Parts: sequence; C-alpha cells; structure tokens
Amino acid sequence: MNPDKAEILSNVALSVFRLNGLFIEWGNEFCLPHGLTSARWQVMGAIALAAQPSSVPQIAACMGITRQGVQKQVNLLVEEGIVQSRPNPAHRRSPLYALTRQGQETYRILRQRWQQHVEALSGDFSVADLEAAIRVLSGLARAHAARPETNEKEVP
Amino acid sequence: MNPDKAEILSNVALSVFRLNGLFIEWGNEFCLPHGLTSARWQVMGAIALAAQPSSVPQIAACMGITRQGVQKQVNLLVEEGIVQSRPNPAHRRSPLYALTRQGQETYRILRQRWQQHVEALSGDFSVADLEAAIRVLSGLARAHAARPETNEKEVP
DNA sequence: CCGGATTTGACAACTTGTTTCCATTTATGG
DNA sequence: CCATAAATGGAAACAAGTTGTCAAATCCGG
Repeated sequence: MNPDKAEILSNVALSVFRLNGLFIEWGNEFCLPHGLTSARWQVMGAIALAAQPSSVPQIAACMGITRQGVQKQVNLLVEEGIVQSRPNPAHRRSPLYALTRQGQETYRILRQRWQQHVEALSGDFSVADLEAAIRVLSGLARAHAARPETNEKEVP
Repeated sequence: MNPDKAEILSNVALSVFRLNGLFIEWGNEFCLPHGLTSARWQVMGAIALAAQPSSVPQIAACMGITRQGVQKQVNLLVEEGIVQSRPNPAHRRSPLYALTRQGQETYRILRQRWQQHVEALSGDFSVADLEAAIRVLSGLARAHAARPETNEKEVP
C-alpha cells in the first residue's frame, strides 16, 4: 500500500503524459461547435484573462510557450473574427490583441460550459486530495522549471 | 484557503499542460547523451517493459497513442541499433520488436539515472500527497477516457 | 475453400509547437 | 545624435503526433 515514493512519482509522470493527451482530445471536441481547437481556446483564454490588450510576446510569456507558437494561433483567431488587433502606441510593428464582440460571446459560453463540466467533475474528489495534487504538480513544475542554468549568455 | 473545488480542478488542468511541456523538455536533455529523445525513450520503455517482444500495434495500445506514431519512433530506434525486429510467426508483415544488447545497456543506465532523479525529488513530497495526486490524476483520466460514446459504428 | 471484413505497414497531409534565420523596429549608451 | 544591442514579426525547417488512403496479410463466416 506504500510501494515507494519514487515509484509513485514515476506514475505521476506517466499520468501527466496520458492526461495531457486526453485533455487535448477532449478539448478539441468541447470547442468544435464553436469553431475552435484546444490550442486556440487556450490562447483565447490568455487574451481574455489579460487585464489589458496584450502583444504576442506578452501572451507567450504568460502561457509558457514560444512567441512563434502563439503568433500562429493568434493569426488564425484574427482570421476567424474571435480576436482583434489594435495599434500598439509603444511599438509600431507589434500590435495589441483583444477579443472582438463575437469573441467575448464565444468565450462567455465556453467558460460557462467549462464551469459546468468541472463542477460535475469536482464531486469525484475531496478538497484535501485536490489541494495535495496541486502541491505535487506545482512542486514538480518548480523542480523541472526551465532554469537558465548555464545560459548566462556566452561572453564573446 | 478553500476557494472552490471547481477552481482547483481548473488549476490542475493547467498544471498538467504546463508539466507535460516541462517534462518533455527535461527528458530531451536527460536522454541527449544517449542519442535519444523523450518520445523515443518512452517507446523504448514500453518495449523494455513488455513481457515478450511486441508488435507495433501492441506497443501503441499500451502507450495510448496511434500505431503510426509508434511506428515512426520504432523505425528510428531500429536505425540507431537500440531495437531489433524479429520475424513474427503469427504475422508475416508485422514483426516483433525487442531491445538489442546495446538497447538493454542504454535502458539500464537510463533507468538508473531516472531512479536517482525521482529519489532526489521524492524528498519534497509526502506519501499522502503523492497518493492523493495519483487519485486525482487517475480519476480525471478515467473521466476523460476516450469513450466510444456514440461511435457504435454507423450501420450502413 | 472462398470472399469480405479486419489488421497492418507505408506513405502523405495536417496540426501544434520549437528552433533558426532574416529584416525591421525599438531601446540604450556613448 | 548615432551606433549597436534587443525585441519583434515572418518564413522555413524540424519534431511529434493525428488522420486518411492504399495495398498486402490475416481472419472469419458461409
């Protein structure tokens, strides 16, 4: 019943891989009726949650992925009328992005549906277990965080 | 201190996404000295842990990804001399795969280094938290498991 | 034994994300 | 003010995985 902390940790890692795949797949079906995908939903969420309209590099930093990856999804979101660019007074080439009216409406509906889903799900777990899970996942993320390490920038 | 189970669950989902990316990145660096990547390491592990030499579709089913994805990595592992194909008495076109001598040696070293890593890491967590994390992650995986749903195969 | 369904590998296109390179814009220090 | 460094978008190549198609091999029901 207590096989070894190290072995449980290995299982946590495998669970994270499996769950990541399941979440993306589930999210694609969840967003399909709104013409979105998991990736675009995540970028949309980052834009929606930002206090002010944000530039692509700001969104990328907040999401923990590269700016080029975000740029692709943002360009698609603009094409679909979900997101709108506006001039950046501080940078001519780097516009700010915010949701359009349609984007706000789509986001509102998705957030509502998501809220219903997690509430239905949350009955399966205790608060103590959920908080413990957060502790473990956060601790693992901190331990594996991309540390600049010896990236001090090679002195030329 | 207890904001809402639903909100903690949302944070668990975001943590899974973030951790998946961090794990893959970390694994790539971890395997680099042995000429492997995270993806190939995972496939190699599935082959190593199988009781008997396995076919590509068997490995894929056990890993929860598509056979085509596994096939790509297996072909690369064969090229690198990590994995070896042998005739499948039950299927002429679908060979069985097992580790080569070199593959067994590489696997042994990687497993040893991984073991050291998780043991060092495991000091940061309590057994209770780790088991709670497993309960939550397993429960979420079960709830989102790709269920055939209405895929009963359209009657033609 | 035969014929159709299923499995399987090969191949190609697509999605998501990363890395790399280049050109332009912005920032900074003398 | 100007030269150089940093930030930024665009494009291309790559990695990993998915889906789809095709042909060969296997399986199964009659």
